[in-house]
Amino acid sequence: MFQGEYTNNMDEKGRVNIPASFRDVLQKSYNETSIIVARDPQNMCLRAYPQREWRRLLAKIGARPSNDRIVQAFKRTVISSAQEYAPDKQGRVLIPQSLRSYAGISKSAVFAGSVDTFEIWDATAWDEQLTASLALLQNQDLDF
Amino acid sequence: MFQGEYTNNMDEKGRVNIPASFRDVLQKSYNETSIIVARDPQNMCLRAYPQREWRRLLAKIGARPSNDRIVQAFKRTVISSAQEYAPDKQGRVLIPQSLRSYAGISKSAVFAGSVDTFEIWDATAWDEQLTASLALLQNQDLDF
DNA sequence: GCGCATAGTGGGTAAAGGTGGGTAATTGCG
DNA sequence: CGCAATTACCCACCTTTACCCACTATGCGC
Repeated sequence: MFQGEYTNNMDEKGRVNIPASFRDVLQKSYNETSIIVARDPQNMCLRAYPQREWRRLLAKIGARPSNDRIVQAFKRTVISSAQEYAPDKQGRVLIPQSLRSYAGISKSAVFAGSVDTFEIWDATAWDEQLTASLALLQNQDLDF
Repeated sequence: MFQGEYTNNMDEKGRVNIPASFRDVLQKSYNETSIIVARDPQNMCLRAYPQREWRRLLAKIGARPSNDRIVQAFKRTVISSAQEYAPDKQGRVLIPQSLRSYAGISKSAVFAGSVDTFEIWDATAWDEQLTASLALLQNQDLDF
């Protein structure tokens, strides 16, 4: 499973290195090499899926009535942006301009494991959302 | 079980020695050698879990609705930061920069046993929270 | 008090992970 | 159909991490 947090730099060509440990998980747990990258509709970040997980998501969508407004919106934002990327020999992928600007990634990118997918954030956006999340949890009664 | 308080120094490479007694507990009570280290969302410290305890935590999270805001925040802060570390031959682990800065650990680190997990604090932060905790207990009616 | 065992610290070296950049192939557009 | 811009692929470098060895400090038993 994808876990841990890594920071890698995007170069001038728009390439970023996928953390080696994530590539390992992809290889060993899924026996795949390429990933599907799409917008995350609820956060200003991108989400990367192994093919198997992506298919599971598609199946879930497919099970819903296709005239549902939420489903339509989801298709428009997420499905439309999704694309498969194969890392190059150095383990990097080229993130297209549209996705880059959606997530606001300029240079420093954070990869955050999220069990069966992982998120890609701009470093400063990540920090902000991290402090926000921490503040939310601060006064909570967590029983776990 | 993990108990007691130990202070060890982090070297320039970011490595700290896990107290031998904690490694013993890990070995004898859990039959494991590596630990999962993650942020503690409610304190400015890190928390180390034996795999078994970590799995228990994941199961608890998994049992909750995944669209719950608290659960999401928890995943972001804790799960994303979690990583497994195997101590080297000397019993040390390398704490990554992001976790180090979260806990504010510069040099001196305090390891505090907490039954089935243990906490890792910056020494001065530990002192502060210790006095705060003592002050809190001062006027309480403790029946234990 | 001395010596041994164990815990903790410092540092060198080889491998792996990550970064920068050049050139060939491809795409898209006039 | 040709040119410019983008993308794919490859090579080489640098930084970080993993692994190993040796040393120091501390505590315990004799």
